[in-house]
Parts: sequence; structure tokens; C-alpha cells
Amino acid sequence: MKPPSEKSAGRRPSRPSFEPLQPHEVELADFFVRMASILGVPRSVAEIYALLYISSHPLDFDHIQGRLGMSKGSVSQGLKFLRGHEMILSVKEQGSRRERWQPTPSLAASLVALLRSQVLPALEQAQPGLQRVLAETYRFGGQPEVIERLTRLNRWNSRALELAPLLLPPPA
Amino acid sequence: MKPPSEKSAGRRPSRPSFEPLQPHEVELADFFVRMASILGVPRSVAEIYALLYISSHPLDFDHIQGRLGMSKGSVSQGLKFLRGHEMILSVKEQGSRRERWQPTPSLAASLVALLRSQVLPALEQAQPGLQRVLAETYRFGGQPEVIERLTRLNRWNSRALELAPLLLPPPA
DNA sequence: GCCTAGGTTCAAAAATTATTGAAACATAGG
DNA sequence: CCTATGTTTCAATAATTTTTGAACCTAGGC
Repeated sequence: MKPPSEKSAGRRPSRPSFEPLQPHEVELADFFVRMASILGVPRSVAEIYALLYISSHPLDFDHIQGRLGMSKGSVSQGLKFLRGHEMILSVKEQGSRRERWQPTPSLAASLVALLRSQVLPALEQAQPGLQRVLAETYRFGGQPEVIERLTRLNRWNSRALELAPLLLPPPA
Repeated sequence: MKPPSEKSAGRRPSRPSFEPLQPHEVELADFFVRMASILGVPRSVAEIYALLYISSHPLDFDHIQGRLGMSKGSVSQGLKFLRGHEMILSVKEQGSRRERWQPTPSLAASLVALLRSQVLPALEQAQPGLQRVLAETYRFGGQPEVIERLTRLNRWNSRALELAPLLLPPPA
């Protein structure tokens, strides 16, 4: 099972081709993909992360694209996402414009950052709204039980917002 | 702004029509929808939950469908989902086959149950695979740093699985 | 048994999200 | 200021997910 694709027909690898993922690499990727999908992170992003995670050395754009068989656009956007959530960092070797990527040391910290970035904005935006909901329900003569529920929801929201800053310094 | 719709034209409400959501109800629904979408829970499900959450009394199928202006199919599937995750419970008033729904007392417990049901299966399924990934990487002569990463990932996975049962008894 | 209120199922349609790839952009080096 | 390399952008397409609604069950009253 080795379709020589379109590489070794010529001489030097003018446009080098890359090995597809090994079975065990695929397995790791699947794991990350499944976990990511719980948080609505797209497959392509999880695959990139998994590849960097299992690679001994930082990988550059072309390697990522080549090994995952993915379009330039997806790689670019995927790296942007991972960068934005501080899940990867680049080692730019000098004398080259090329960036080479590797995962940040702590996956835990990365996950916390990711969650924060998804949950916090929602909580913040909700704050005034939730208070209004409670007030209106009260005005409309809502039953005590509903008032109670909404009050608890408000408290939660506030407490979550208070606690959030504590998550800023990533725990190693 | 009061299009009399098609209700009070006749006598008794042979097929009663329902009020659309009040602004403050919409606001609460939006909040739940946004939070739910982080976990990949569909809009319609979140809307149903929000409606039950803000209602003083348990609501039956037709009320839910009517007030949310949603198809039978969606209501049925939404209730199925919420039931399955023990986020709502029904009060069947006797003498009628009709079920009337209300949220379970603890939203916190509901969320934990929901998370469990999403995360746990992934963790369980991953367990053997992750160990294989580590072993293979080792065989292939992976760098110490990668071995280290994968070892940590395995430990995490195991610990998460050990801890999971502690979340079974919902904390009120 | 038969009828019907009350609900479920599921294939098709609609809505949403992700991916692609070609064109545009940026910058280092000559 | 040109050019080649490396990367980003974004409109079009593809894939996936959600919603709909009509056909189909099912339990209980008669």
C-alpha cells in the first residue's frame, strides 16, 4: 500500500512531501479532537495541536500543512486560534522568517485560558440583563419560587465573575 | 402593537394560542442559550429550559410549543434531552395522560451531570488508546520531552477517571 | 376491540460552521 | 524599490448540525 503520490518522480524534493500521520499519532489526534469538540473547538484546530503535542521538535507551517493534509487557510486559522489562546508559542530561528511552533508547557493552563475566554464574556454580558430579569419578574408578580431561582442565578453569576480573576495567573 | 393574532375571534379556545415570550423572558433565554452553546447544547434545548426555569408552574407540551413557537419535533427532542440529563422532571397530574415539566431543583447538579455525560465517555474510551500512544512513541524513540508530556496526559486521564465517581451524588 | 389525546420518530429542508484555495499582504534581503 | 518567501484573508463550497412536520406509535376510556 504505497501509492508513490507525486514526489519521488523527480530528483531533489523541490516541494517536499510529508508523511501522513502514524496510527498512534492519529489516535492521539482523535483524543484531542473529541475533547475539543466538547468545547466547540473545530477538528482542524485540535489536529494541529495534537501534532505539535506529539512532535519532538517545533514544526513550521509547511510541515503542519503537509503532515495533516490540510489547506493553508485552515493551518493559518488554526495557528491563529491556538496562538490567541496561548496554547502554542513560536520559536523563530534567526536568519529565517519562518516560525516554528510548539505547545506551551502547560496544557492545564491552556485549557483554563480557553474556558475563561469562552465563559467570561458571556457572564459579563449577562450581568445587567440577569438583574433586569429578576426585577421584571418581581414586578410581574412572579411566584416566590421563581424569584428564589433567579436570585440564586444572579448570585452565581456574580460570584463567578469575582472568582474569575483568580484564574488569570496560570498555575504553572 | 397588538395584532390580535387568531385567538379571541371565536368562543372557547378550541386550539388556544400562546403569548410569545416577554422581553425579560427572552433575555433569560438568551443567557441560557449562550451558556449552552459553549457546551454544544442546541438553542432549542436551552430555550425550553429557560422557559421552564422562569415559569411559576410546570408547563405541558403544548404550552412549551406554543410559547416558544417551535415544532413538535423540537419540543419532543428537547424534553428528551433535558430528561436524559435529569435537568427537568415531570409532574403528571392524575386523571390526565399529560405531563407537566419543571426544572430540577439544582441547576448546579444538572450542569455537573451534563458535563459528566460528555466528558466521561471520552476519557474512558481514550484510556487504552493513550497508553498505546505512549508505548508506541517510546518504541519509535521519541524525545524525552514528548514522553514526559504523554506520561502527564496519561496521569491526568487516570486521575480524572478516578475522581469522576465522586461527582455522582449531586451536591443538592 | 376501536378511538383519540399525547407524544415520538425520522427523513428531508434549513441553518450554521468549517474548510478550501486563490488573491492579497507583509517583510527581509538583495 | 524589487523579489521571493511566508502568511493571512475571505468569498465560495463543503460538511455538519438543527429544525421541521407528517406519519407513526401507545395507553387509556368507552
